[in-house]
Amino acid sequence: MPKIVDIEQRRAEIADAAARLIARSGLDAVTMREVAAEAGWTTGAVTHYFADKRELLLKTFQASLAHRRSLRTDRADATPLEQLWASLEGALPLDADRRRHWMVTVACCSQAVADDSIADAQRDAYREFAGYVAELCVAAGLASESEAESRAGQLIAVADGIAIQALFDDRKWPPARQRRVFEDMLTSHGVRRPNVPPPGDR
Amino acid sequence: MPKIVDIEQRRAEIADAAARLIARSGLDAVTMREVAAEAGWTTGAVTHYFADKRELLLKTFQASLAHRRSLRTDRADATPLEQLWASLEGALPLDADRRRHWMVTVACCSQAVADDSIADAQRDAYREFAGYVAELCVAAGLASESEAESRAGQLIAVADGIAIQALFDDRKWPPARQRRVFEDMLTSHGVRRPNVPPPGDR
Amino acid sequence: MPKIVDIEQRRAEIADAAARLIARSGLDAVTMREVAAEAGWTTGAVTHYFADKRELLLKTFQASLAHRRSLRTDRADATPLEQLWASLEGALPLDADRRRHWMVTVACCSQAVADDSIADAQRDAYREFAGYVAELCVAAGLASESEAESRAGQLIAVADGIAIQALFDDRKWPPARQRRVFEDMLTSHGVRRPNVPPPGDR
Amino acid sequence: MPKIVDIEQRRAEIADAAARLIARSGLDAVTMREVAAEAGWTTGAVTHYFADKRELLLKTFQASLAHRRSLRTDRADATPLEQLWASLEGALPLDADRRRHWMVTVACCSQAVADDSIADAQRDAYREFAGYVAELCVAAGLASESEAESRAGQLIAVADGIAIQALFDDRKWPPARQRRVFEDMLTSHGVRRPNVPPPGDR
DNA sequence: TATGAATGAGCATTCATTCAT
DNA sequence: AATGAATGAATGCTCATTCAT
Repeated sequence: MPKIVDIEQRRAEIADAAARLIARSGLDAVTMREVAAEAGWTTGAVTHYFADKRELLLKTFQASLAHRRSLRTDRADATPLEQLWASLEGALPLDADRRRHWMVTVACCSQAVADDSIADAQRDAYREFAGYVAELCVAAGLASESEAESRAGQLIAVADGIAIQALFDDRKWPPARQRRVFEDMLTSHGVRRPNVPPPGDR
Repeated sequence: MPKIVDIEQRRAEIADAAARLIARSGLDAVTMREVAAEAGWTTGAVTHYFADKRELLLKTFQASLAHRRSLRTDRADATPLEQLWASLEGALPLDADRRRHWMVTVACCSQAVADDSIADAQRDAYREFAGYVAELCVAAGLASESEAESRAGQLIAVADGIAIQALFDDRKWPPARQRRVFEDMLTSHGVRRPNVPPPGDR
Repeated sequence: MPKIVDIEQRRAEIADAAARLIARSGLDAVTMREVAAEAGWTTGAVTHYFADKRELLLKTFQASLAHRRSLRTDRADATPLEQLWASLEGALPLDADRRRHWMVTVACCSQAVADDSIADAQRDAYREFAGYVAELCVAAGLASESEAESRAGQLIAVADGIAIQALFDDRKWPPARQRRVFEDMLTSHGVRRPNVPPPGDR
Repeated sequence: MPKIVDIEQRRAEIADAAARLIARSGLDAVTMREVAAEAGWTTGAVTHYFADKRELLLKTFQASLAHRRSLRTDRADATPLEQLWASLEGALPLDADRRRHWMVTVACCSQAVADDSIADAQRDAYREFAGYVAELCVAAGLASESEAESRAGQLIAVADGIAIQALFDDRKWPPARQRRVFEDMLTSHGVRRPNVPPPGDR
């Protein structure tokens, strides 16, 4: 009997190597050879787990989005306000890991125009996040059902707006400034910080 | 007498063709051949005006940034508040032209990690914009000198946050929603819409 | 007790799958993977029974030649003339099976230039057939010993010449026309059809 | 102004290199790199003149067929019988050139199953030849209009049948034997050799 | 100035082959 | 006996770049 391999885990390893490459050297540097080398395999192994580069890129993006989502799901025991705050603040590129996955998101945004499945993944992830934030807004008493979607759009805009600037100019936007501006803006929008420690910078 | 050619204008034409290509088909589709075809020239002509592809991409990005800046400088006779509002709202991807140049900005963001001159251009343009907004905040009486930079960061975050969401999911973010959310958020931040018509959608 | 496998039968099965593939999709389509899939095995099984692809191809060709030969050996009780006629007419691509093995023969002809063992198999099979036909010519009283080889070359040329045209343009050369032209030509060469039914089209 | 190149001639040169390669080393040896090396160019040059390998192969085959046809058209001043004899005898692999182009024909036959345009070219060339031979049969008084097609099929079968055996076993089928058997068979079919020298062996 | 022929490195991908299980 | 994971060389092809004209 042949060696049994956890295919999904192998795919995840390779996709993670691709994500590191995107963040470190840009989308152009993501060649099958480079991904293989980064993952510690040969090109043949990469093509063994992915039919083609397009599939690898899609998986890389999906895994990155899934990773960003997983950062919020582990706070299920918190209050709605705490979850809301943590989700939004956690969307900022506060550490190397978050920054890396923001880079993947942005790189794929410019790829989305040429690949419908990437565009779909991008849009679906955003809608899922918007729906999640909207629900929390209602649960936290910050918005009625009818206002929730609009409210979610605003709060996500705050996080994304800070994130984009931090990606463009990380010197001017260290984590501390990101957090301070985030808190100021949320306060302006009538959301007060709950009494829990912020997510660590890891 | 040799034919006189306006070198800078030729470069601008080619860079504009490249920008259209980025927005329409993604960064990968930007090959020298494709750019030449889009601009109505041959590859030889493109290499005649640009030493290499890197220089073409840099020029494309710089031209795109310059274009975005030019959208605000033609309102020199307006009040500071009017200029502020127009500059920020004008940063939204409200029409095809603005959307195209946002796509270039995002594409180059993911390229910046591999090319320092692009990273520099990106950062410089953002700092210039932030400084411009900060000045207007002071002139409009919205912030003291010391608060201005912080204030600018917040207002730009609003515009960029809306823009990013509109880029990810244009169906959910038609121009009307972008404007409405923009106005709501600026109001929350203590900035009231001046009595002038917004920039046209062109 | 280990499972007992008839190695030769397994090799024959795999070679037959390869022959089907050659006839259906061309020599290029014959990859180890495809052959394995066609035979209902995995690539590992194929390499288990054949040292390498070259050996597989050689076996495929040899099996195809052996199959063509077997079509004539089952008429040992017929008269020499009947055997002669049946052997030559049976060499025509009158049905799917014969057509398939003609395709293998032709494909291997173009491979023979790169592989001596295939060239040898090709030549040996032809010489064996020519010798067989020559013997029957003598036995049927159509030629003296000294004329036999020349006569065999002529009669085989008739069959092969029709076959080649039928392979190139099967629409214009349905089985009925092949048979009619074959009979006309053999008559011109002084060979009259024996009173037995021709081989079925299967 | 750039260097002006005769594109069709360049394509013909490259196709001829491919034909030599097919005849010398088989279809598998025909890689873009090998063709380029054989033609004295680089791979880039080959892809400059052919969109892809399929197009190169098709052109190679078409050029080979055109070459075989050109061998008969230069006898327009001969009698119909002379033309007929020369065309058929000229179809035999009597010299290196004819043998090479027979190899191309056979190689492409096995490729035809995977490529419709090659199958079409093959079939069209054969029908054209058959039509040409049929016309000459009528002109030479060897057949009535209604018998002509059938007669052409027979005479071509003679040539092709000898050719196939000569390709399979060139040792046993030197040019002299090919010619002798050809003449014997044509005589049996009621066609007598005209009083002209046969085509040279070149 | 502008062309497009030509280059050759680099890419994604295919594939025969090996081998631990 | 049979599997399928893994290899890495080779392939078709793309592309930025060079350069003679």
